[in-house]
Amino acid sequence: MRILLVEDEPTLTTQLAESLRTAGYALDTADNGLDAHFLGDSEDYDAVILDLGLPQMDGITVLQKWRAGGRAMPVLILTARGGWHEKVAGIDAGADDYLAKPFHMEELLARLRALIRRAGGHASAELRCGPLALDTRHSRASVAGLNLTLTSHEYRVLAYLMHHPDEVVSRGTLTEHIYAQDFERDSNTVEVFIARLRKKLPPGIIETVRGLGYRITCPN
Amino acid sequence: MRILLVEDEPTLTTQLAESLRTAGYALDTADNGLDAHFLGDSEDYDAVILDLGLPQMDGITVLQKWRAGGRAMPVLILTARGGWHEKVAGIDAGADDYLAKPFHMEELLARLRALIRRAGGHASAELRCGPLALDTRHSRASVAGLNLTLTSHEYRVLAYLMHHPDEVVSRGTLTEHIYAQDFERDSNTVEVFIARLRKKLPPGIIETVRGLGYRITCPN
DNA sequence: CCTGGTGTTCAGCGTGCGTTCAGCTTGAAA
DNA sequence: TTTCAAGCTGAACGCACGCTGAACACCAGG
Repeated sequence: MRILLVEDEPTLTTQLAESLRTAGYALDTADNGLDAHFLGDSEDYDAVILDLGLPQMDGITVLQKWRAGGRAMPVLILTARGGWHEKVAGIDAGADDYLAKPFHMEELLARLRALIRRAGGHASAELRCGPLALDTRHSRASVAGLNLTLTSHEYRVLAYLMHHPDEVVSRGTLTEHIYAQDFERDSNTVEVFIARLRKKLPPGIIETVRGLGYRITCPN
Repeated sequence: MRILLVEDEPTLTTQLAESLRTAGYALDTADNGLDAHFLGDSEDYDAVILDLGLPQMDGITVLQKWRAGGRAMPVLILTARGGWHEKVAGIDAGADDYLAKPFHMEELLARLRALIRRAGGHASAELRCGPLALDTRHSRASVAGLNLTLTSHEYRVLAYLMHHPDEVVSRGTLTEHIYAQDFERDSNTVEVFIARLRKKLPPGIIETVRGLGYRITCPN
């Protein structure tokens, strides 16, 4: 899952970035409104964390521009404590959730997970696909109840696929959502992860659609 | 489905071409107004993507000439952002849809699908024909609810037939719409695809009209 | 310093898919 | 019925795509 963090205060940014990266997200950052607007408009994020007080362009404005341009990714707004009108403005501008500063990292992570889940139309924190289950809360996958031991990137690939069931996901899309901005092409790492995943999963769960990508199909 | 892309900016052209081809379209390209006019006038496209700022002949003019000559294929115009008068001019000239640059590939693909669908008089993204259903969004076919596994070209043949139900489609027309410009005659590939499709479909869906071509008949 | 675990690269292999072809079947016309 | 053209289909082939085992690089912890 790839996330954009928009925050201008450096110390908070580094803290958040640290936590988000160790939580397994591919993270891009922006510290001003213009960069934020550009990134959110041109890249494909699974969620955005947006502070409101930004140099060069206000957070609300950035969000409005995204929405006006048809960008629909979930956006979580960071507001000052008791910033009552900010919340209202944020909701009007198309925010999906907000969190008052200061906050606990745990809560931010939980809300993020929920946002990403709901964006895919999933209600529960646990995604299922036949015998395969994905516990997004603890970043664990299990087959028929028993836990798998996946490496960080194996989990990311599987998670993205399970968030988009019955959908062909191209290798390009996968790399985009697994790595941050500086991802490289001309590499078959995704194929390797798929191969390693297939060894740990029941056969036939991840199917290859030749020339297009991979698909996980759920018998629901 | 065969598409004509008219765009003079090389980098954008290659990007678009790449995406359109992997999306399964047979693609021809033109980078100036004259070629565009000639191709659109002499070949049979299921849709055209038309940029307006072109060398040698303006996009609007090209479109007007096509329409004046009775060509009715759906045309999607690419306009500059906020090009308000361009939109109006485009509509007057007979455009079916327009998209402001910069745009997201996903949106272009969605609009294209919609155009092709509507050109055949179909309202929904899912075409049905008895027990047979075609999900144009995910490029998938199913019989009585369960998915078929079709190869890329098998799907293209079936898709074209289902977009033209109760209509006899000649082998020539099929090859034209399945392959790009450089298609070859003296080949029975279409027959082979038809044969392979018939093995995967309920019997009797694709009927042969001797000397003319194939027809898919729907009990609607 | 070493060691175990993870991500990346690469080369060789297997195979799916498009194409071709040859032989067979079907249908129409005389 | 015979004859011929049109269409069907099983088999084979070659290429390119994807798979995979193994080596290498990198980092963290001991």
